[in-house]
Amino acid sequence: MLDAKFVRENIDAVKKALGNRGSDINLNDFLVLDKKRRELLVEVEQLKSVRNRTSEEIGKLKKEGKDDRKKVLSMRELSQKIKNIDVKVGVIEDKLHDFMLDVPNTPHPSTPVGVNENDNKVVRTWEEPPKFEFKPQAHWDVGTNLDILDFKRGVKIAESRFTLLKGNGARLERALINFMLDLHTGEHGYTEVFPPILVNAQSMTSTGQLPKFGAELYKCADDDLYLIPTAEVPVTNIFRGEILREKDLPIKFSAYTPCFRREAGAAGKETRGIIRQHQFNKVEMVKFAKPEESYDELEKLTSDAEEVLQKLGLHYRVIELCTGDLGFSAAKTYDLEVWMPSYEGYKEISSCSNFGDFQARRANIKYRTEDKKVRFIHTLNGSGLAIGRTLAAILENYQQEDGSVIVPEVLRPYMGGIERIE
RNA sequence: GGAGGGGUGGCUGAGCGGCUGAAAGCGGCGGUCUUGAAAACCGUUGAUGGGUAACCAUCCGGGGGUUCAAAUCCCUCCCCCUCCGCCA
Repeated sequence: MLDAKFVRENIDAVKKALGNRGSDINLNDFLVLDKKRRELLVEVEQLKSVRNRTSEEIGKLKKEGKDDRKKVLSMRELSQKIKNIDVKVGVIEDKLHDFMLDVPNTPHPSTPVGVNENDNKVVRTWEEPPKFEFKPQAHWDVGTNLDILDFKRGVKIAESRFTLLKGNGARLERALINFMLDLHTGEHGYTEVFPPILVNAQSMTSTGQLPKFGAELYKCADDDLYLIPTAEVPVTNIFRGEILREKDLPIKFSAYTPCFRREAGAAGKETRGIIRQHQFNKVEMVKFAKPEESYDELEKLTSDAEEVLQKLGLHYRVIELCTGDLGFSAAKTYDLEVWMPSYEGYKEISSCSNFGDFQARRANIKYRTEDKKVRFIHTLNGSGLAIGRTLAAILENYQQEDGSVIVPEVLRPYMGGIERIE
């Protein structure tokens, strides 16, 4: 959520920033409501001031055993008037709040201006794609032939975009989760958390999934609970409504959770393989940082995610998203894209973002500075990494001509020492 | 799910119609003392909104009601605790 006061006072800059990300939101509606709200507030607060003073007088008179019938009667009228205006203010404030919940974040000035993903910028590339003496297969063929991915039965059990992992496939999934968590907690200083996977509407609103993107979420029929689309939701909400201490910052959490997405807008897209599933595992990193440090923290967060790919020996590149491709809540985002031999291209495997104070305003997360000022905190998060896509990348990049797959060295301790899946 | 008890500032906890945004203690901050620290003592210490400002308004789990006036009374929802039931 943007700061209403800031929007009011910097209307042209905000309009331009939102225009850069292709938003068609009309801020003039906001300005009109905002003005009306302040006018009514001034009026009603004056009336309340009168009411407070007069009530005090009535109280004093009562104590002296006197009573002023006339005063009480006129106060009854005044109170009714106050109530009426308060209702009007309430309606306007609800409208303003609903409106602001639908306004996306303004991009950070360093985010390159652009229309869509074609305008994204390649920041750096790590190593080279592997060379094959044969035609590499797609991961779904590699996995099916090894009998570690079972697409048919996944669909039978649930529906399309669900996959059954078997044997060393299931174990590789688990190995990746443990490897990533151990790396982030052991070497990058994150605290491991395991949050609820079902969350309430308030939590979804705080991080920006609701109200705008409800169609992407699985909702429980009989309870006001949603399956999380990412650990970002429960982990960011850990501190909802709290004031943190400056000396504790930055606070860094890493969490493994399953993630659930309806993929409502992705009909027919990437239906083969395990790239786009309704249920997938992910290890997530979440940070709470001081505003003046949050962009440095984003660089570190991104390199924490990169290190996972480096240790796994997977070729990748880092993309800086342009304004037009930025997510709803993000001010700046780096995507990590891993090399996928079967289609000789890159596939997004991690997204690392700084949300500035956008989520903190929605979630009311603040911190107290050393000089006792209370300010909104900055929130960040990034995948470290998406497990399913990492597994797909390993099957493709480490496949051998005989159909077997070499297990990357760092994973072997997690795989009972085996060097190859065959 | 049933019965009872309770939700007050960073924490513990008093208040149960007006003088209470809220006692007291702890914690935090500043100071005195000390070579320094601790202890002791003194002072100070909530948030949000509106206003150029003086200042004003709002907030005692959420929402609604009664009243000239609500942290205090009533209704309702949520949450926590204890006991019973059920259960991985």
